[in-house]
Amino acid sequence: MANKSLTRMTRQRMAILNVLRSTTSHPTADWVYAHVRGTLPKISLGTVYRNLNLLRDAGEIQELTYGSNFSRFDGNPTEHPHFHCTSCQRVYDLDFDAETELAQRAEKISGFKVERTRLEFEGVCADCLNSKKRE
Amino acid sequence: MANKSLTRMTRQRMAILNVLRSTTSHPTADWVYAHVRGTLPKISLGTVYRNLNLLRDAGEIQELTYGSNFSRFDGNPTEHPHFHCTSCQRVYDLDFDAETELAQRAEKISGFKVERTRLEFEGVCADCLNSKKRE
DNA sequence: TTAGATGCAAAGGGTTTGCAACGTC
DNA sequence: GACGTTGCAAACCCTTTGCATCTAA
Repeated sequence: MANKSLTRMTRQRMAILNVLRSTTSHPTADWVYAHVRGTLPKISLGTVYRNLNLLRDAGEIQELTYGSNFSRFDGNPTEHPHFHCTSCQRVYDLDFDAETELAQRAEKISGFKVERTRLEFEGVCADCLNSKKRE
Repeated sequence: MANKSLTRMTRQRMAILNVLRSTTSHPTADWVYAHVRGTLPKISLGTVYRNLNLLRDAGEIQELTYGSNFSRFDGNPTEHPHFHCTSCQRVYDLDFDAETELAQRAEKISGFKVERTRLEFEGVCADCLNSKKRE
């Protein structure tokens, strides 16, 4: 899981990790910033962002985005799984239906009302797998 | 699926929809803008954004983002489903494991290498369901 | 000692919005 | 004719980055 290792453990990094470990609220960077300032009033937003990215790269935390912070659009409005290639950045449609069953399972477990199910895969597509072989 | 209806069908809206319907590349707003300019050179980026949002709200297309265009972070780096409440915006962890099986299924179908699986639900959480009842 | 981290502030980049003119129904 | 839509440009807002200073190992 850990892809890159963190060489130094600074007070700032520790504080950010502590804040994240002590909540299940899936906070934004700004929320983390606000809360870390409780113990480190002089920390900067830039430091928060840098550490969030480093911690994510190290596999210590996960970032909830769809690959990037900008949108992609799909002309097909029906639910279907997507595959996002981390090498060429293409997004593929996958042709299998799991959403209905997953939604039912989620509703049963949580008691919530599911209105939309999203299944996304990340990895390397066939094209990129092949070009890596040739290298 | 269609929540809001589109009252007027302008040339711009039609062109944007055509571009989206004629590709499976899951383009960005900017890509759509560039391609629509082939037929409507004077269209503005603002119009593209406005129409993408309207078409999404009408259920004609879907937007691939994680609810918003900014990140949320999870102190738990292991794969697990999330539930995003569209009413209170909270993000919940869901406690069931489907990712491993789904990843295998996706690999079998696509021939791609899956490195990460993401399962996200959108809907209304128990708290919000209850407060709606009381209204 | 020194490579990596921080604070600060400015820059970046995708997205939204105010407004007057325009076009669809 | 009325009201939604467009073009344009400025504003927004989250995130990144340059630089001098500091600090963990």
